[in-house]
Amino acid sequence: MEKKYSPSNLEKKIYEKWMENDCFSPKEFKSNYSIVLPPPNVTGTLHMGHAFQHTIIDILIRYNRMLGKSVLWQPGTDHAGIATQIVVENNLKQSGKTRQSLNRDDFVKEVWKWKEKSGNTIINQTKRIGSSADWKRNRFTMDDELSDAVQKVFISLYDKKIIYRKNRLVNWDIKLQTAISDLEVSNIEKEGLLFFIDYDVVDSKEKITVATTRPETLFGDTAVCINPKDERYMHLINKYIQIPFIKRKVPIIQDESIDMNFGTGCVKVTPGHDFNDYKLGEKHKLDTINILNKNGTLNSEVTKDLVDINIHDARELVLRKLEKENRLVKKEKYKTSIPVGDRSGEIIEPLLTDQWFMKMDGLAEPAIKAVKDGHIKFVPKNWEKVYFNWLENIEDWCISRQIWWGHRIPAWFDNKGNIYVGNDENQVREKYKLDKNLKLTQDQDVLDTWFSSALWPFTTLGWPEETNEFKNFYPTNVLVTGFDIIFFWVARMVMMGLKFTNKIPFKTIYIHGLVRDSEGKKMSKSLGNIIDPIDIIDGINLQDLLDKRTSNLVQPKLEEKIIKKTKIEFPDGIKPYGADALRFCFSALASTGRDINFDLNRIEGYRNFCNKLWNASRFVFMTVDLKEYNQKINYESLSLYDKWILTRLNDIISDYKKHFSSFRFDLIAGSLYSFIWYEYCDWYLEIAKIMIARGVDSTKDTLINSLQLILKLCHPIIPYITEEIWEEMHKRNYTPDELLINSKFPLQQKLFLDNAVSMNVNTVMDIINSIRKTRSDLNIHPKMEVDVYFLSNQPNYESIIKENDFIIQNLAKVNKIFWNEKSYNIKDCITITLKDLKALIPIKKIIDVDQELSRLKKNLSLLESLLDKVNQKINNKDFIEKAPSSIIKENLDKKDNIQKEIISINELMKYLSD
RNA sequence: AGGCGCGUAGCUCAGCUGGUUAGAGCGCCACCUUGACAUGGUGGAGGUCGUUGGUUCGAACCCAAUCGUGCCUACCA
Repeated sequence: MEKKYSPSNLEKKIYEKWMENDCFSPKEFKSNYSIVLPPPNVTGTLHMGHAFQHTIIDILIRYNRMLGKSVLWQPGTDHAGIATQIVVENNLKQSGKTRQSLNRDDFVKEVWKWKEKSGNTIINQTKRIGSSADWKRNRFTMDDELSDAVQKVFISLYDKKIIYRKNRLVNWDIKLQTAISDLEVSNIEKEGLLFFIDYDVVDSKEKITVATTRPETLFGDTAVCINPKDERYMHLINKYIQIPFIKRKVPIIQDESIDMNFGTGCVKVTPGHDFNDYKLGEKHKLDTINILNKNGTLNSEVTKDLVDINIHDARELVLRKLEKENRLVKKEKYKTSIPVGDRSGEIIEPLLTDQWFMKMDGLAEPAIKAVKDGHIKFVPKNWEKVYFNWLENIEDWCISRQIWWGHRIPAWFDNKGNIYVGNDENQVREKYKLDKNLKLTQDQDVLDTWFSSALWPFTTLGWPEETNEFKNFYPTNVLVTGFDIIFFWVARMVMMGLKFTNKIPFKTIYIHGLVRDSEGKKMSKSLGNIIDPIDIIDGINLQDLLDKRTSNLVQPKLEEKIIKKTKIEFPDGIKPYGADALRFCFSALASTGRDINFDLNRIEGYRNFCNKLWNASRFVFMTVDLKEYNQKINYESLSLYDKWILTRLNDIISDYKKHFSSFRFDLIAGSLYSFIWYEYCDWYLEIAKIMIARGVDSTKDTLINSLQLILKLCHPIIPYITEEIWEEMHKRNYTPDELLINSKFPLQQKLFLDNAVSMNVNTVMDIINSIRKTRSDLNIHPKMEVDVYFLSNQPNYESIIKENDFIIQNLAKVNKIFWNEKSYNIKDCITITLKDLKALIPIKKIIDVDQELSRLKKNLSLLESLLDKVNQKINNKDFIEKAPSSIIKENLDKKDNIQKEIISINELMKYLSD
């Protein structure tokens, strides 16, 4: 083994070794375990969230592989329709081209080129993190097989009338010129104005005032609505009003949904440009008038002076016109929320268009049931509430998009607008028995990207073919994903899975938190706080980091701020920490359902941990000679400390399994960290040095044996370093297993169940600790040895101390140990009490009696306050009556021990004061 | 408006089913370049667990209220 732990060299080498040995592909089908990767978008590179998610998945995968299961991690990427199209369009812009300047075919070719590049980057990044995915089975949502499956699903749902085409109000993104689903719209709260506008009542001199935030849509009004109970307007029932400027006559209607207390209690109804009004229009059979072109300008339904004006500019113009006619009664400040497209960032307009929809209620019901009946479990459980809430109020899904990149909708139209759905034109003609001369054109639209994602768990496994993988690995075991896509993806996968495979797509949904920056802010390009996981693995200098964070900024004015902040947070750039440290850090931070504030300081601690493990292994290999490992350990003949470390390892294995079943990777990481550092390294290895020096050869066996167990336990979290150390293990013939990744996870052994072992070891440790503390309190130089006089009438102390005197001497720097000998001068001694054991340390200079007294006094008062607490409990009648006996006993023991120690101290203080 | 979280050491977070002298990492202080490791060792300082009330023999943990904070969904003429 190399003397220095340097992750960058060994990680690349080890990954290649796994690939060469084909370690990631399942070799058979028995006790199958599978996870499908949530396919990253081919929009560029992976971020910390991906790295976190991939780490969690890989931990699960590696653990289950080591349990001896046939394991498949199915990887792949998503074409991410709109998102990818935007990226490629932006790239074209750099060379002065636009999507429209190419034709559709050429543009799609450009996107495929980009997909190759981005897809490869993503795969390579995923590999660097250590992901043991089956790369031979890598899939892309637009692969031929997956596209065929998408078509099959579309056609089948169309034939069942679950998919339908309709002219309906949808969210229209003016910038992207496409419909989007309601999930892709965010509402942003903004300070706005509420306008009060007078409309003329027909055949009357009366006016009626409506309140609106969108005066510019008045050209699309097809009614004015009041509450039927509103007495102010009773006399206007069955009358009409006239829309300003265009003088169209529209009815005054009544509906209970109108809030009499808001505004004037009188609402303009614009079914063509407002979702609520659309519903109201359907209910009252109103006309729907569209006043908007698809590019966001007004059409010929408005007054001539406003035609072709952008709708946002039109508001001011309409208000001015209204003012001129004295119709603008007043303006009020009003907080309103504005719909904004997630991808474009532009204001979304409700627009009447022809779109494809999927009818959702029938699909949602079984998806709700699958979770209610416990076939699918959410971890943590509370996310199921979010899931239910959405599914129970689900609306039909607009699945068509007016973009070029994606799965083209398999529908053809004739010139009368009839719809024919099928695999291709020929098949359609056959299916619908169409005349040869009937001209057909295929729908230009593509499907929403989430349509194909919804099929991902089974299409990647070969569905609709009955492949071995589909038969054996579906349903998958766990879906690991973020809460932000429960609606977009998780719920839809459940619905489609149940519909097409009659099975749930996964048994458990593990929802993880979002990775944020160290201040809890979301990592985003525009905030300039993104950290590339690869930069944590390989390191990056400050200049490169600054360049990365400030290139291609949407708002270049933020550059200065980003540079300043980055310089403060990373004055020297980022050091290379290696993938293992990053993974350990993620694991330690993966407490359920909580967002992660990623702090580089923390990762440093875990890199140090890797270094610790590295050096501990080096020590073990340096200590044990090549042929000294006896694989058949005779447990009974082991020393106390060998027994102890194996007992502790057994405990750790049992915790480990428990925590795995509840997905508490943080607890696993924590328990490994503290065990390896504070028990294995700080105590066991130090003791092993002493044992071996005394010729206890069986300790060598335990050194190797315990290190092997440790490596196995650590491997799922830190696969690289453990595999590298294992290489040495195998080289030395200490194990028949060539690769750790394929080795079997340790079983709990039923050894040493008597707790005498750990009790004795704990006593020795307590003794050593208190001597060390006292030495430190008195500033005794670490190298200076002292004598210790132990005094006690407890025979078990005698045997423990006498049997382990060499350990105490060595680890507490003690010269001579005396048992119940009184050849000391109390005035020269510093005293330690431990239950009913006293330890006296004579020090060379005469001690300062007052100082020693005050030291003891301090100790005493601490003990007395503890005793008070315990006494309060024990003297409480209710406590004795109601508390469980084990707790009572615990407290009684505690009282006993404290009292013994107090007595010892009092005795000493008495001696000293005399 | 409704829902879900969060508030514990200077910072980032654990604390599992109510019983601990409330823990970890980083940072801080003192001593130590001891043969695995200074990316280290030994010892230490640092907390009225947001606030108030309640339940309980016993509350960081359960309940209620409240303050602060974050997110999600819906509505908004």
